[in-house]
Amino acid sequence: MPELPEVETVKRGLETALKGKVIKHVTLKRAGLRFPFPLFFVENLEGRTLKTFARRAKYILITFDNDKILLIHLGMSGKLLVHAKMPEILDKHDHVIIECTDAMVAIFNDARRFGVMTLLEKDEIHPLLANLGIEPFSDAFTLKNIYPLLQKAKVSIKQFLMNQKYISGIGNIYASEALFLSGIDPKKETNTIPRPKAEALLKAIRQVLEAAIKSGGSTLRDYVRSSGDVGYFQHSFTVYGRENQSCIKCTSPIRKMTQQGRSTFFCPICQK
DNA sequence: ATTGTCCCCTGCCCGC
DNA sequence: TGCGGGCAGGGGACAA
Repeated sequence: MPELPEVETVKRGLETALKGKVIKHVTLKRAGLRFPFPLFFVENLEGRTLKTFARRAKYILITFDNDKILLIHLGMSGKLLVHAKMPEILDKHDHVIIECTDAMVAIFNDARRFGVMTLLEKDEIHPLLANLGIEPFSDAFTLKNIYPLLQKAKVSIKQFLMNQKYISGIGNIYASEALFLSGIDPKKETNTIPRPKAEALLKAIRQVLEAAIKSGGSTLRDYVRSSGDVGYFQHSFTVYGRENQSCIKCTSPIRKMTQQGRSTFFCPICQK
């Protein structure tokens, strides 16, 4: 699923629904997701008040009244749905059930189990968070900071955008979209991108991510918001999933290629 | 220290 | 209809 806009949307939904609630009971339906759940995971969650909700890259961090932090990653197919009360029937991929004292229930569902749920201590630098790059909506997201990274990295710009250690939160969809918006060939080596193009790229990244958040993210198959509603930014895609359809700028056919095992969509005329 | 390949897992869609 | 292959919003673990 989920790139920055989807994770941000889920985070906001959880915050609205669960902030200040108290966890009454946690049920694990299996021993782990991508990693095993930590020791005493359930014991550490039960009785806690959910205080603050944050997002870093594609991770959601929920801090409790004892300062421990629940770290969540949705992987490819993870969903976190909030229900007013416990559903009658559970799905076979409902792995973690978090019941609050007011009967509200949050359920983590993840068919592919690439997701992560673990607990951090206050101020702990977890390995998963240790090497994350610049947040697209932070003050550090400037040409001054990012241009040197482009000059140093010896990879294609698509690969650069996908690598979370440079800029965090962009995945396969929004990488293609931002490169189209800024007119950059996804294969272009980062150190050959002129400053004005790099500047246009940064602007395009913020623009597309912001627009996607406003649309509640993009739903291709698995992704839903915590309310169960789908996102609708997929209707605004300019290139992603539009192979052989006509470019919105020049009408020539959009192409699809594979880079590092992932699909890239682009317009060979508009992106140089 | 980087960079490429493989792998984790399930579901869905396509072609035969 | 059934089955095999390929592909899917991610990213860690290796090998070179």
